Amino acid sequence: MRERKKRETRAALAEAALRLALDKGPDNVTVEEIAEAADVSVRTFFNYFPHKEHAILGRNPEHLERALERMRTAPATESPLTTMWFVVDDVLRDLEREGELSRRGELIMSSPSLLYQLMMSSFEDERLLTTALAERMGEPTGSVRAALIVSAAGAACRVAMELHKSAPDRSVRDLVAEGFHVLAEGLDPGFDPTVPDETKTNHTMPEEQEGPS
Amino acid sequence: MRERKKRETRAALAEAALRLALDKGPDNVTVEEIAEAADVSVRTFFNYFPHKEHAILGRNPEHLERALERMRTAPATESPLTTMWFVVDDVLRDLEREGELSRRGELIMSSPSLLYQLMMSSFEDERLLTTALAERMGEPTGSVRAALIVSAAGAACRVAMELHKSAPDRSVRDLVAEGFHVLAEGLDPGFDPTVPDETKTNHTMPEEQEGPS
DNA sequence: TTAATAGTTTGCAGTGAGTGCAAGTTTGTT
DNA sequence: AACAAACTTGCACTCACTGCAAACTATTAA
Repeated sequence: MRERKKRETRAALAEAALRLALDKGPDNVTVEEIAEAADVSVRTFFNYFPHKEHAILGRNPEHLERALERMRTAPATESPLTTMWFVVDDVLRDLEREGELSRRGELIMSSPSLLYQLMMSSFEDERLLTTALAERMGEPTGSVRAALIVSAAGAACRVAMELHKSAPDRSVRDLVAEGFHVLAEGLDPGFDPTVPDETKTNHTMPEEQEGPS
Repeated sequence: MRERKKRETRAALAEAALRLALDKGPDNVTVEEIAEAADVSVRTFFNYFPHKEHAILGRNPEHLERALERMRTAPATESPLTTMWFVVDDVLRDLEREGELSRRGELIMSSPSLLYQLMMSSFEDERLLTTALAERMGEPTGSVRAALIVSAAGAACRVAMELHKSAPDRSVRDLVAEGFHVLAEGLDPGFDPTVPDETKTNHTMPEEQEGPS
């Protein structure tokens, strides 16, 4: 069938992309090489992936679907972050099983363009997950908490991958789990953004430079 | 002097880039146009910025320096997230003052490539801030909490920018402030990743798909 | 003023990403 | 076998980005 062949081609391209990227460094691989290694034309490569990075990331579209499904069907008694945890855990288990986590993890964290791309595609996911979570929580779209749960979870994953690089003895899942616990219980009980000297005592606090700086 | 002229050229390029991006959409602007608008050659453009996105973002290098300084000199009594807040607030105030926040904010959030690029450069910053914060907290490099404080703060900023788009009545700073409070107090008091049916009752919880999926 | 010099700008040539189009090939259906 | 839909491919093209060497300009020394 066509379906199978397409899946094979896709897999072959992703596999070739990953292998070559690990070999020569992600920035020294050309699409031409990847296509050649998978025995298709360059043009065909772009029929499957919008760009090189996407092929190297080799994301499994199934994961997002499962995640959304899990989110929608979560038992009412389950707290939001807990649901989020199960969603993430599902993906992590899969990746561990496939041995992809260690194979791709470091590669991604060591390459800015890959990391960008991962984030990029994650953002799209985060948006969908946020919507699903807000709905599930019965909060309005635009809920800060729902959005924060999802994106902080993403942050925890990234932090875990980063830390795992320098401390390989702790598994990514372990680090993620710790991150979730910290997030759940509060990042900082002593948080108090009151400005001592100012006239107003309103809750005006400083931010990082995620905004354009 | 040469210094002044370089600063002027840089500013002219950034200004032209932003104006054109707002006009025609970030993806429909070519470097050629930007260079032309700033009266320099294309080649010169690339002497100033590594890519188009960087010019549109037009980040102010001063912000990172001030942030790191603030972090290093924070009073010992100030809790970590509070320090983080002041750091972020400093940048936000600056951007609001310059009117840049509204001008660039939406643009960035509406363009994947810009968002990627912003994250990209933010990651570098986050790394530096994390190191500084861990040191300040007296925690080892590799502290999950320190890393999470920084990257969750980044997440809060992004969420705020995103939500501000659909709810322009709430200022970005306000939304960020709310995010920080939520983070400080805990995302989810009911968090409990225990798997009911499993033999082990260890703290194994599911993750999002920030990892390569 | 003039001459040497160091920093900047620019043109040119080239690689590689990514896209649209039209022609060719494969696969599934009647 | 005939036909249509889906898929692949080559081609031509635009644009991002880089290295190199020539040209220019401000600074400094003589």
